[in-house]
Amino acid sequence: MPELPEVETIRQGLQARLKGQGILSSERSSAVALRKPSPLPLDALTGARVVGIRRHAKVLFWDFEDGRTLVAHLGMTGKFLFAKAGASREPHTHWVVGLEDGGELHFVDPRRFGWLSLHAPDNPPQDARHYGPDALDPALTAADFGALLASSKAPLKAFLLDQTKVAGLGNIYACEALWRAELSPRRLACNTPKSKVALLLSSAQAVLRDSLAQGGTSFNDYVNALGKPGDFLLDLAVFQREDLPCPRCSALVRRIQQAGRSTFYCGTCQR
DNA sequence: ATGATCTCCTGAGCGC
DNA sequence: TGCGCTCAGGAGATCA
Repeated sequence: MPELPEVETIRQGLQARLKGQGILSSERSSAVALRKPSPLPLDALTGARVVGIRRHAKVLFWDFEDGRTLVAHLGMTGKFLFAKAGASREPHTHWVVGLEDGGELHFVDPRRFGWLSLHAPDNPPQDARHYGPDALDPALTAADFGALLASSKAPLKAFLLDQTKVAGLGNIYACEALWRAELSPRRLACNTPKSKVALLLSSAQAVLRDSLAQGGTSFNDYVNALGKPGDFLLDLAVFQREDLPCPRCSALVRRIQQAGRSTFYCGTCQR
């Protein structure tokens, strides 16, 4: 389940090998549809050259020399894998790119929650326009964050997951950020104590940075572009730790459902 | 307009 | 061993 740190780790891996590189072939290698249709067919990337790869929240933007942009969202189970030319393809491989350096890049996504959409220069992607500021954007101030909190009646957990408010947090990091800030996931965003606003923002950013420094959280399907899992899992305080002791107060971690998602928190020290 | 719920999809994990 | 059931969740669509 790639979230911001995983996607940034993947971006770095892609950027290191793809920047400036030409695409010799581009083949949509499965007939099944992804989450969203692409305005331009991916096959049209043959002959294109990568200028660089940007990230906003969990979305990757590949910029090409000719002004086109490829938007890539990994959804739940999407991954990019470098392979040798002609290498066997994993099941659910949807896109195969032949690279100038002789290798291949495969996009694999079993659950197909991800998408790839290629945009012409005069039809730039809209996908990130409704996203809020990236959670790690240095321009995002505690004052901005406080204003967003004040304007929402959603529970804090739902608020943090809402990409239109602040973008980049998923279920794992929302739970962990609330634990670090000692705030209950059930508290309404607009009822966040003023004294906690800056703490919640810095907690969210800290948990993302800590994870990023370790190459992302390793769960189920996540591997970086080299096929290597991250190792943040051991540092999680509450996520998927139901009935285990809270690292801070030793009360047992609870699990509840919010908006159809599991929330893990300590009912004793998160208020 | 806002928040809550439903939906898509496959594989892992579980109980019998 | 193997079948069938439940669950996981990002985010767009839909509902209240």
